[in-house]
Amino acid sequence: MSETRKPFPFHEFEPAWQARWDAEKTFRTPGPGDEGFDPAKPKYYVLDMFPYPSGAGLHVGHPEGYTATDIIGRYKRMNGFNVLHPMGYDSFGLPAEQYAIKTGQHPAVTTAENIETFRRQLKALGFGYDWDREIATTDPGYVRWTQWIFLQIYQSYFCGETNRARPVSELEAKGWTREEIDNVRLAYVADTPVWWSPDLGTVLANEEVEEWKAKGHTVERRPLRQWMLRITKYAQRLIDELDGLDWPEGIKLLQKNWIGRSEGATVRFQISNFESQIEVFTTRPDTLFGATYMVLAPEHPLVERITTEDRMAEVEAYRKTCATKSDLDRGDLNKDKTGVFIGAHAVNPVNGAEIPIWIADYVMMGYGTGAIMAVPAHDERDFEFATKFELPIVQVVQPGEDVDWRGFTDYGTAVNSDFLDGLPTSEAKAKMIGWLEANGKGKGRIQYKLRDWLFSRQRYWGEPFPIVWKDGRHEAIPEGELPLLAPPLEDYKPSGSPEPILSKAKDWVELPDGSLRETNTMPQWAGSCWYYLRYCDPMNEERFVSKEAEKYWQNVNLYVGGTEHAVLHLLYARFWHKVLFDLGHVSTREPFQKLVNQGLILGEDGQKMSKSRGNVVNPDDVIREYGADALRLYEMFMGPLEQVKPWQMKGVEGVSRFLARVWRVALDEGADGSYAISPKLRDEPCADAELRRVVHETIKKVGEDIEKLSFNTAISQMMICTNAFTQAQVVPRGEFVDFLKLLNPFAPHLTEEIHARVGGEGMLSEMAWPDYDPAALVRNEIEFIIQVNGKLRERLKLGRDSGEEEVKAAALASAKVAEFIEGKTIRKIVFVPGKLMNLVAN
RNA sequence: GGCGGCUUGGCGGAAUUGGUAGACGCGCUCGACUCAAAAUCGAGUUCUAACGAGUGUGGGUUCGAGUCCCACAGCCGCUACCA
Repeated sequence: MSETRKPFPFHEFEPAWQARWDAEKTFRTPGPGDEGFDPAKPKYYVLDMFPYPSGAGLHVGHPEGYTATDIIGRYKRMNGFNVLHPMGYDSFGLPAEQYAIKTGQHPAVTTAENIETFRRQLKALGFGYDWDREIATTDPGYVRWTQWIFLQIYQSYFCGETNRARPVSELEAKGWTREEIDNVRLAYVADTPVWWSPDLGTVLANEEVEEWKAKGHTVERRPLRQWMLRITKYAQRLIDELDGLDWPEGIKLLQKNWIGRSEGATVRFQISNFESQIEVFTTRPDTLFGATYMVLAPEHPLVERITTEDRMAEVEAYRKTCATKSDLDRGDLNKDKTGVFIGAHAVNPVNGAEIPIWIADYVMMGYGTGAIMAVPAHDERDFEFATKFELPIVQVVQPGEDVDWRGFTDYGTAVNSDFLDGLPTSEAKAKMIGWLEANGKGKGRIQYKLRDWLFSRQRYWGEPFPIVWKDGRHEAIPEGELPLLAPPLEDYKPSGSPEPILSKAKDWVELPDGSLRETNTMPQWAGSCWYYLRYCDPMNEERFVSKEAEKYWQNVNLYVGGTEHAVLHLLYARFWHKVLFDLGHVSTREPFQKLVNQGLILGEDGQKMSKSRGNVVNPDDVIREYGADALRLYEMFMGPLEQVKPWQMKGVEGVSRFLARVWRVALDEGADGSYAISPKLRDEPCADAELRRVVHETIKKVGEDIEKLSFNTAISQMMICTNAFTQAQVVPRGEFVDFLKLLNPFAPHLTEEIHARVGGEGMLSEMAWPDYDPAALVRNEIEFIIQVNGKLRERLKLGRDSGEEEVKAAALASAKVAEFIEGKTIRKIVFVPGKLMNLVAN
């Protein structure tokens, strides 16, 4: 293959500029206490979701968000902001370890290699990061503070009265026992049914299960002793405090749905012939009179105790089937409802009716109380179940006219419900809750879907817990011992048993005083929960971030990343941030003020990029062929940042041609391949009013569009401007250099190179953003649109200040207009000054 | 099933408060340059021979609707028996 000739020598100047930015630390950002810090400057913190350094290197999705933030960062810098725009690596985690096992190398080695690759690729794109702030979550200096934050969480509890986290030392002072305190810590140990993956050798958080199953790993339910974080205490605040954030509504909604708040009541049903009661949660206490049976989750602890002798065999058999079923089978919607009667009965507290108790796998142990009252008349699932097993269906809600009450689940009017009869549903609910509370049969309750966060993993490549076990109790290690690093291990492969990998390192686990180290490790989310804080002060050895740096930089003004983190990373990070806020370690309630999700880039075939489809575009190839500026510009020109859009190699060629046109405005190629300054480029004021108008319109639009993150339209305006320069006889230097400044955030290498070649001094990226002259935008003649009955019939060039009478006279004088109003009477005239006139005639 | 997003030429996409639909780019056509081609520069390009029609479909509001309202359809994403 012959080397294609480059239309401009990007392959020479791009690496040269990158080297210069590196050497001169052009994008170094001084913070409080640093040399060169100017506290008078406004700050702007623009953040990318840092990459997980996979073995595959960057894909084209990374530069999409990264270019967008780079443009914003450079633009804000030119507008006088002190811009924090850092980059780092989310380098712990399961995928890194899987990759290491696959390649037979230690994860520390592969991670270092992968980071090296990512760094090289990021630098080849010319991003204006402050590389002095680069961090990796695996750095011991970073691990130390991740563990320190964990200890803050561990040493705290959630105070219901003040609705915030407080140190447990306050409880100690109040005389709480060790045991009582352990029961309220925000980080606690619990034996709980968890998602265990034998082939990954670890448990997974609820949120992660789907992802790994999709990758072909098996996941099963299993009770294990695990570390949990009490995120549920923050459920309400995690919902409420979304309000002040400038996030896409869709993402807020996703978080709210994930947290899943529902209002209702708990109701206690007495079990006939037993002391025990069954507590259920319902969002429809108004339908209590319609409860004709009860259902317990198959795993419900009461089942063993209350099942009657004659039903025992069948119940046991059913429970066994449920236990072996993966939740995939269980979640299969097309499946029939199944369940068995356990022989026991309960008493409906509101009418004394004896109703049968069943178990069925459509009731989940993990939500509410793991038991329901079934109201088949007004719940789809109960209706289906009752129909199948021929259980009674009693109407208690009356829908509007012509609607069948069977299976009617909306709000209506209470019927067959004694003291609720005639009340609309919302009032009936309130009245029933009042009745339950007055009679001690239940109370109003708010229930969340959100579970506590399963925080421990059994794998090697993660932060060890800074915890030791003494006499069967957990205890924090002294802060001075941080970071606590994992011991070097030859064999870190999963064994298939739930025993954590670190337990193999006996010397590390067993301490001289007989205590044992915790052998679980933290999940990958731990590092990404606070990296945006560490960037503010990455070298600090005294604190996770200095008070001054935190105060100056927080919170993040703009955070750009993919939607895949809508409920995981973004929820966890908010939770940690709130704990740190409550404890006085950070000054803002929320970490990310504005969030933008970049849209997925699809392959050329309109399908998701994947190796198996063979439609993956490698950014390295694009840079080699067209240059980094062309890649950056293309990704911004494809369409709106937030939209899903397909890749088109022809489109890259298009923007590459545009960049070549910009180059040729200023530089002529000689016969020998060298470049000389174009004679069209003159050091004189702009005499061409039209050219000047286009330039100033471009200054205005590009600035406004960057603020709106509408990069594709900014680029199209710069194309218009370039076409005007190309066609002009004389290109005034002042206007051209202003144009280069506008293009600089998008195509930093090319613009700096042109500027230097035409003798410009200094770097464009360190200059001020140009202002536009409003006077230059004014046109003297405007094309007025003349409509007849709303349809365009004529265009008339008239003075820009033409009034209604003037335009009307001109319109009536037009032959085209006359044709359409002939024989008609003008009933009305709509006039939009400077724009159009509509003649309404019939 | 639920929730969210999307639907504009051959393609990616533009269109302030409702006011010229199709900016800009790709592709294509023609011309200039060239022995020729590429590259480049210039002209054209929604459909239709034309009258006209036209922003997924059907209705509505309005002097005027891609934009607002109602109903429906299709595609994509997330979620899934949450009581």
